[in-house]
Amino acid sequence: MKLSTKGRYGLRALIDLALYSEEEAVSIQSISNRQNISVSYLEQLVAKLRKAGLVQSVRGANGGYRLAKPSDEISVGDILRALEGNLDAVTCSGNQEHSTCEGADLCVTRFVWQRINESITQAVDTMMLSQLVEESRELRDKGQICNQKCEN
Amino acid sequence: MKLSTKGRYGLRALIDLALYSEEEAVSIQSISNRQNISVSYLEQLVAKLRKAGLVQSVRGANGGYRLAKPSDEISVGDILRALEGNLDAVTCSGNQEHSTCEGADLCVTRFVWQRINESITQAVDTMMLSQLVEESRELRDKGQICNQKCEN
DNA sequence: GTAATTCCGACTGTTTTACTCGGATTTCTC
DNA sequence: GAGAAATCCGAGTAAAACAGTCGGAATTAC
Repeated sequence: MKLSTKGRYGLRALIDLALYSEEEAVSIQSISNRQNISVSYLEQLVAKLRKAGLVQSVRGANGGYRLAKPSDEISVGDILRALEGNLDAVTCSGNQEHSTCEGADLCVTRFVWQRINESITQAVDTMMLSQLVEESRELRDKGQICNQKCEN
Repeated sequence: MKLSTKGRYGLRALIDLALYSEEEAVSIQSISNRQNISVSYLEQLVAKLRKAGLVQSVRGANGGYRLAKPSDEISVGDILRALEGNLDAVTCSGNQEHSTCEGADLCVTRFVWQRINESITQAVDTMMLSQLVEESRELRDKGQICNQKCEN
């Protein structure tokens, strides 16, 4: 029931990327320096974000990444799902037609998993990257940007 | 970000227990028969529920378990936390005083984890075992009790 | 005394996590 | 064209978590 480092680091990385990619593409190396995450691990994370269509890459020297669409069109849910896969706490196979869970709609616990899943979905899909970026910018301007010891 | 079988099986087991323990204590063997979960694994799960004060044991022959308190005083959150531990998707150490996350309240992502955690907490703590038992009873009386193929 | 039961800790195979590493490819700059 | 700075990609690996099983001790009804 825990979010892995993929989701935690990946969200930090993408906020960083959004924050610094206005003028030029942001390299993985520079994210690594600021966020204290290894270059090789970041490569993996950013690859997932790219495959999900959240960032675009610019290859070659002076290359890097930038957002593939405006930050107010990217939800935290989009980001976490790209990194972690399905966020459902329990993936009840009952949504498909002929699933293994034949009495799906009769399953009492199913009601429970659905409510949990819905509440998570609702939470992550209503938070937008733009909000986080804005908040980050405010803190940065006040000189209060989160230091490196924070690992979440 | 998934609930393990501990939480999934354990909730099913406790609903079953609540449903059948009105007259006499329910043995692990009988839960196993109805719910199709191995006796040895159930022992582990029920031990957790007992240590959390949700069920009481009756030792010896004809022994078994019953609820330690009324089913409307036991929330799904109580049950899942007993089985899975803390349900927070990210356990930000920042709640303690001198945590390793010094800039805790400045951490932008922290805001995200908090919202996710709160939404999960809200969902699980407002669902009561009594509701689930009632719903189960209705289905059972209609002869529609979930068959064994449902594994959630 | 015996059978039914809870209680308990140790053990084990499998899967997932959290990474690292080596090298191929692309592109800018000189 | 050479070299450096990047992305891109797949494979590998140690450690942890998961999903159980197993053997046996303790308790109690009959």
